[in-house]
Amino acid sequence: MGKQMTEMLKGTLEGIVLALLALGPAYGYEITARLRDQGFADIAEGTVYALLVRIEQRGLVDVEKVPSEKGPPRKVFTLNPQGREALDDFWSSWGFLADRLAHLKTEGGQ
Amino acid sequence: MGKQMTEMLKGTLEGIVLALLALGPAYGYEITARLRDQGFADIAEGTVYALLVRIEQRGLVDVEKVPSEKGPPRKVFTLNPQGREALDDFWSSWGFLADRLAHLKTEGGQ
DNA sequence: TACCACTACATAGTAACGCTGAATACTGGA
DNA sequence: TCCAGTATTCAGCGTTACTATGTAGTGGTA
Repeated sequence: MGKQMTEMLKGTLEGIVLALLALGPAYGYEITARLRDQGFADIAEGTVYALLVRIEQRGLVDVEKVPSEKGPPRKVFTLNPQGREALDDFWSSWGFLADRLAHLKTEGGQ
Repeated sequence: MGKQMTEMLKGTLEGIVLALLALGPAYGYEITARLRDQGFADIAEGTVYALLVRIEQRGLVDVEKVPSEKGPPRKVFTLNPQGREALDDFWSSWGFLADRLAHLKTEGGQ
């Protein structure tokens, strides 16, 4: 992924993961896979795990350890009410930014 | 501005400034003022000047010192061809991200 | 047994960026 | 003389994503 996208993901990636979790509980490995499906091909696993640690520490998700048949136990993350609130805040900020940029794009020719 | 917006601006603010410069040459103080008009009320002046230094060092803008009647000389920045290319790249990355998020937003209920 | 692929999580160190807070410099008006 | 407005610069900080690596568990296969 380009350096540009790397910088643009800062702050946004957390919102993306929260949005994915809003669709249903998931564990880290699964989330990285879903991100790849979503087109974020080159997001490093380490990045996702670090992000999950952060949102867990901020109390945005509930965590449950679930045994797996295919490897080490999974840490399943579920968005809780606080997480939903954080997601709402994210969409609000994103909406503002997207709106401003849409303006700028038409205003500024191409 | 919230911490959330601060993080989200990373990488994006540069694109915003490039887009503003695409509308015509401008100097730092003027750009911060335009940003405020655009709704980015709390962007620190220091942030804008640091950003301008960066894009100058990367050769995205041409710089000219112009005397001012109201204070120290202005550094007027003009987007050059390389800058326009960077702006195109930005819009491309932004387009991808905005598209993905629009998907996620509808997909994910609210 | 030994090895490998896949699954699954974790972490230390680094780079980049925006913010805070302050300093500097020039003009004009109270 | 002091202050407000204009205009730029910089050191130090916190946050985030990336790189690179390590650790574990399971199943298949030679």
